[in-house]
Amino acid sequence: MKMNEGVEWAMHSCVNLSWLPGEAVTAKRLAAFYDLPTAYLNKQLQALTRAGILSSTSGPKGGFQLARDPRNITLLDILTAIDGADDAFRCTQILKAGPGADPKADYREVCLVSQAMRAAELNYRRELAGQTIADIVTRVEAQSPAAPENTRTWFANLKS
Amino acid sequence: MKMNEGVEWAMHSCVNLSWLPGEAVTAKRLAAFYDLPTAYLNKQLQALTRAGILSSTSGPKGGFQLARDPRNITLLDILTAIDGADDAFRCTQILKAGPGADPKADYREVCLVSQAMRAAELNYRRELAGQTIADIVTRVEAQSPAAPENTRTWFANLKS
DNA sequence: TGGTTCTGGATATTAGATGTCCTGAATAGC
DNA sequence: GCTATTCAGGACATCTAATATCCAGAACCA
Ligand code: SF4
Ligand code: SF4
Repeated sequence: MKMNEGVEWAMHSCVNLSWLPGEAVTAKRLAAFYDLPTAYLNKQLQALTRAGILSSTSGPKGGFQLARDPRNITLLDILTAIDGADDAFRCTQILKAGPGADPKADYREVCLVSQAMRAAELNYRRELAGQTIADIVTRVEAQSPAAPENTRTWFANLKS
Repeated sequence: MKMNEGVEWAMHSCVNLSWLPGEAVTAKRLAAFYDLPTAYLNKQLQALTRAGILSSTSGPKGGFQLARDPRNITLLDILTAIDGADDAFRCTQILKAGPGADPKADYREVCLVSQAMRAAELNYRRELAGQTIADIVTRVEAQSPAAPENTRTWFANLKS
């Protein structure tokens, strides 16, 4: 049960972008911040854009920025944009291969193992849906008040 | 974010074994029930055995059976036995590659993104820890009272 | 003793995650 | 218009982990 690494990159990139409002930041600069492979991070940023979390502009002076208020971007939004909406527990409906199976039944609904696992996972997603980028940012600033300014100057001083 | 398929096999096998108490069931028979690859299912059963969930006996008349009361086997027990105890969200501590990093800090504790993700996952595991095989069995029997007897006769009639 | 079954390591196969590259379209500045 | 920059996205290459098979050894029963 492993999650795409890009989820973590995406969350941190969103936090950083929240400290650079209205400014288009290129994928190269975002990647440089954590020393990530540019082209690959770019793919994750594209996914965030398709999901309406970021907005992008081409050309010189182009780049990515948050498409909406950080209070309106949940951790679940980012997770599903990068990692998809599929459940970790895959009900392969093996009961259909078993004896006494009813081919017409949807065992995802009927089977109680499936129900238990899906309920737990639904809860997990609900919890992530209750956490926004703004919440994270607020807590980061409470913990290290210099973080926003440090990030801004770091991006300002980055050349090339 | 995908979970090992064996988790599902293991859970269903435990349910079936709870209807065959005191009886050693071979991996081949358990696999036949859902038409699963015998050797591979056997590996999952071995893992359950190492985790103390099943007990195994070699030789003719050998096989697997539940090692303890189904009320004392949680879904989390099975998940960790098959899929390991690692979190889905892997904190690769990318902050260490970032500016202003403190190499001595454990960012899994400090970082608030990591905290949020791990808290949600902890909740997920706690929920699974609150569900036992006995709970599932009880609900299955309430839904289809014939299930235990059907399973028993199926295993009894299975030849080879 | 012989046949059955679990144990665990070695190995093969496949799918998916990770990473790179290249072409094309959009855009800003000249 | 021309050029340089950047995103968009498809095509690939690589690497890792899940899935699956096989076999030699140990345990066990009759
Ligand atoms: S979890 Fe339930 S529905 Fe899914 S395959 Fe297993 S028995 Fe069928
Ligand atoms: S989640 Fe937090 S601790 Fe983990 S790598 Fe990202 S910043 Fe570091």
